Amino acid sequence: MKARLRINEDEVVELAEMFRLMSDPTRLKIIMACLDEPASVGAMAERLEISASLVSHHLRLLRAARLLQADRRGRMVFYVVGDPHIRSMLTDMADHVAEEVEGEIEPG
Amino acid sequence: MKARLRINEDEVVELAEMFRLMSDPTRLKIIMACLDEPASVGAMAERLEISASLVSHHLRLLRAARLLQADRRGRMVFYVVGDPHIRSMLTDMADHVAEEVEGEIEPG
DNA sequence: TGAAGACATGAACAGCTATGCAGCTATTGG
DNA sequence: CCAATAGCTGCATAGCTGTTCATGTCTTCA
Repeated sequence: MKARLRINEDEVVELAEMFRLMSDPTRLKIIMACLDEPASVGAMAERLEISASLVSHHLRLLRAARLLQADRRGRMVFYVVGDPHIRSMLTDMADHVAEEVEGEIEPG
Repeated sequence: MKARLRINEDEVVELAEMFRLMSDPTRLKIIMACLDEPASVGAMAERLEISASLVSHHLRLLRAARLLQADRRGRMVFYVVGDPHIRSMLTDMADHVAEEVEGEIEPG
């Protein structure tokens, strides 16, 4: 099967919107932090070294787009990537970018 | 092996930049038009009903990021998605968005 | 050579967006 | 009730970006 990748206008816009949410480094870091296991707002803020306010601002968008799912536990709210498809795509792309270096390998 | 999807700062930025290029509907349409087979600038402009100038502007970014490869034939220039990984990812995501309609979740 | 076709590019502009600051709500525990 | 903790949100703003218009470059053909 070859060319069944024709998608209509609305679908392109929807897909673009998805990519847009992943197109900001800060936001992408937040998403990646919720890949493996749920992460709280405070934990992300601390780990990424940004304000909790900024994390919340981004989470608002990600929540609205159903890209992350919120789960309140006590006074903390945990976020996780809900869609398995998105999750595997991100894992895949992360690997892709990590392997793509091919020439400059930095120790770390 | 489980959580090896830790990618560093630079890689996140690079990945975000990739997504950024796919985050504009017009630009995404251009990319999708180059998925199966090379497409000329004029052909894309006509098919997408936008000016050739605008197509060129977008192609400039996509070319610079090595997301599309240019191939001049006569006075026409054909563009195609070079990276197989990106191509399959896009095909996959397009399918995902197209199928997503049937299984919609309702916020409870 | 000159003209026309196919792209590329530079400048300018309107609209968008990521971020910081301040104040807000919600939950837990006295 | 009050205080503390964790997170959310409105507003302002500096910086970015997609688009148009005009012009420039490269290629083919007469």
